[in-house]
Amino acid sequence: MHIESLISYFENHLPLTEEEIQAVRKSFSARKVKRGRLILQEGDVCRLNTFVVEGCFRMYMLDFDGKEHNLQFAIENWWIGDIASFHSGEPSRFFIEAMEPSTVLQIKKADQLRLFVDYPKFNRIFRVFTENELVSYQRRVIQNISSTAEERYTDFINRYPDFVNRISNVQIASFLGMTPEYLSTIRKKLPSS
Amino acid sequence: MHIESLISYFENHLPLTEEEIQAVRKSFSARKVKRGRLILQEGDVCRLNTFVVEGCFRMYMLDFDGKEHNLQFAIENWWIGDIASFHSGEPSRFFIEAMEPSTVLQIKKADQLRLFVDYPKFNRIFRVFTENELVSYQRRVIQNISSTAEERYTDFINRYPDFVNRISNVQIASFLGMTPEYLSTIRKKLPSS
DNA sequence: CGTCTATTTGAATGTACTCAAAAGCGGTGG
DNA sequence: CCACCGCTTTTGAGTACATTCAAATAGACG
Repeated sequence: MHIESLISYFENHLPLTEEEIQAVRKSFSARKVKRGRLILQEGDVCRLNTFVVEGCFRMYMLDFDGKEHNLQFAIENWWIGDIASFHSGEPSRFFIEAMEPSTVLQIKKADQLRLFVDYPKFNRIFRVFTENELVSYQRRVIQNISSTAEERYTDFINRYPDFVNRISNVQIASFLGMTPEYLSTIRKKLPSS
Repeated sequence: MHIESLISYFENHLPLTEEEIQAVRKSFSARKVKRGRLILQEGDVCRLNTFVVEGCFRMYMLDFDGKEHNLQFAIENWWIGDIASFHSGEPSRFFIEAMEPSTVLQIKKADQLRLFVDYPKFNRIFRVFTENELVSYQRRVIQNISSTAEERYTDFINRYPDFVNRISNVQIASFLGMTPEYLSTIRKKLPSS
């Protein structure tokens, strides 16, 4: 079952008791998502925290000109969701779209809070996740303010080689904050074409 | 005493018991920092989490060309530290400098972990802090990939009006990922000069 | 008043974007 | 098997945004 991949994911961080495992089983529910479908839309409240069992997602926003900007990708064993909306209960500014046929496990805010209260270990596990995610956003800000488009792209393909063969260059360019046309000229220049 | 400002800061988020307040008193120590002094240097492990009671700090990194890039500012009631280094124990890539004569409260990693174990409430409080910080970095990434320099600056002065009169434009430009010269031309154009 | 630093100005340059069009690349159906 | 469709990637010319470097100006402080 899909839930097993989440349990082993948790146990890579901290071993769980049988009771905690049962609590995880009860708290998450599995769901399939077709390619192209949205699991979150701008204006909706993000009521679910999502763990990707299989497939690939992107979280993006629209700017005033209607252009999309990818804030995050998520593949197997990644979490995705609008944390701001999830915790505040306010409408999200983001869309989350499946870029491949996908399977996810989702938990409601109330169930996640219950998990934290009943089993403090999860409080700690999720705190560490959030810290790690924070660090990766910090690195991205640093990159954006200190690197050229070419440096950002070469760093991306080194850091996320798994993404490169699954995600179109249009989406990668949007993630890196450049136009697809310019990404194309960068790729032409690079040796490892 | 300075610790009172930290206690009331915590209590703005969640009320504390007398026991928890005592634990906070024992866990943090106060320290004055002169203007221009570093409380963290590249290569050192960040062993302390820092709460700013009074004053102003910046956290920055040096790039290959020796240029500084500000990742974060912190004034009264903000936290500052290199989370990656603090949790991993690996050397930091950052410098943290006092831009004003400052007073801080600092806690060692071991004491913070003890606080989390002994009083789970802090686990939750710090998880929420980290989530909020994550959200603000997300917003910054979105801005960097979708906005012009002018938009980033006008958003900055609206979002952080307190910073504008305390922090030089050189430092603000570095935070926003543009040159001070270009920031100057932006400022000239803007109405509210 | 002189010194030190921060800010502004301007010219030349470079990085990245826009827009339009062409080329490549599966997949589908005739 | 080929032709056509939709989509992604590439190419190119012109332009805009932002940087570099050098120098002038303005402010703060002793």
